[in-house]
Amino acid sequence: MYELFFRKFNEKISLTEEEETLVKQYLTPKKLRKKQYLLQEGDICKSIAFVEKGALRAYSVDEKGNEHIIQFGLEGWLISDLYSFLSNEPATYNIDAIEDAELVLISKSAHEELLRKLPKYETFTRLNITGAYLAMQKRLTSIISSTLEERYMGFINLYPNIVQRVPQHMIASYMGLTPETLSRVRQKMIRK
Amino acid sequence: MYELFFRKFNEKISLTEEEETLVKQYLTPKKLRKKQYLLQEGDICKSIAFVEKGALRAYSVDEKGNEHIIQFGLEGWLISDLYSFLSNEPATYNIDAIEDAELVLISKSAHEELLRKLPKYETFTRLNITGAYLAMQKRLTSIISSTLEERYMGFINLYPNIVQRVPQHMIASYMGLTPETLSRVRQKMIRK
DNA sequence: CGATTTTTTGAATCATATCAACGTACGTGG
DNA sequence: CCACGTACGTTGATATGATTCAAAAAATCG
Repeated sequence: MYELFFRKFNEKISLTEEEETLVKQYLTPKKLRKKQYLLQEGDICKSIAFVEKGALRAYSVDEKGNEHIIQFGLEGWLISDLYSFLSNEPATYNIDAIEDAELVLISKSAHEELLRKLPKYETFTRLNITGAYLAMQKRLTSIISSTLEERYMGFINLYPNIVQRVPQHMIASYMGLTPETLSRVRQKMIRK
Repeated sequence: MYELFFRKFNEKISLTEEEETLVKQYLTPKKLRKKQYLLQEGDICKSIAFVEKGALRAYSVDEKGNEHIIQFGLEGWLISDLYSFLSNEPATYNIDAIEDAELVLISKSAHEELLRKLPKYETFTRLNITGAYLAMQKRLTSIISSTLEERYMGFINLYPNIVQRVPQHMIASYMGLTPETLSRVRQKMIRK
């Protein structure tokens, strides 16, 4: 249980047996079936989810009813509405499962106690958010300075497995495109 | 000296006198005249800069020679090429001064030692990067789901002073638009 | 197998970029 | 302190590329 979670944790800063045992007490497992929600817009995000298995997505819905995926969560990643989690404001994102998933939840109180009790948990958190920040910065840079083909190439390079696992229209949504446009971009690339 | 820096630091976690004195030993002041570089693409980013006064920008230049601003740095903000700083890889961004500026530099070794010696510095770092992450997520969300007018409105709401201080074409660049397009967006909004 | 979802294709439309020209403001050296 | 040169912002005409809407084809699921 929690194998991947602790693997990733130890990659960042290694824990002793006792520390692992301590951390374990603050974790809650959760399974989600495909299409089930972890969080709905308007609710308060009560926990950060680490993905042990499966795939989730975080997305917002605009007035026209279009979905905009702002983040995928695959094995080994964290997913949440961080702003809602930290501020206790209603979530602006929905999170649901794209595939059946197994999660490790860290509740707000668990998060806060771990930060207080275990300095290594703060380091873990800092490194996680730093990684997420750098990844998002790359994404933003590519949006404002690359062509669609380059962006799609960059995406499949960064997440080679994801293409097989998530429907194309969700990748389009993540890229801020219509499904039709992404389909045409792919045609053009295949022809080369 | 370093007033704003310690004001911001104390807002996040308050320091004792001794702790402030300790931190001060790791800081270096630096002044920059308008148009001077703090960092050039290809160099390794040796320090994180806190802006005490003035304004900077971080931007990349594409093959066509177009500049893409990925971040502004105003009073009270941090600016750097974080990826280069953390990895010691050559920077992909340029950073220069839009106005004469006064900076507080934290070198790589200072950063590492402070992380080791002073837990509150790690907390400071964690909270900074978290804030930067949330701000960037908002920016990304607005790019993939809002109209240009909404995005410009959002921008001037978030940074009301910036409009007077930085040239419009830089705001266009930050938004991923041509100067002409931003000019037209503004005309349309003024007419209402 | 039938039903639903996903992807593709086509044509028309809309938004933004591009290129070029012009007016204005700014600051810099004489 | 003025005049000139450079940078900045605006405007117009045209081109490009993405969206929209509609429909068909393909894939997936029960």
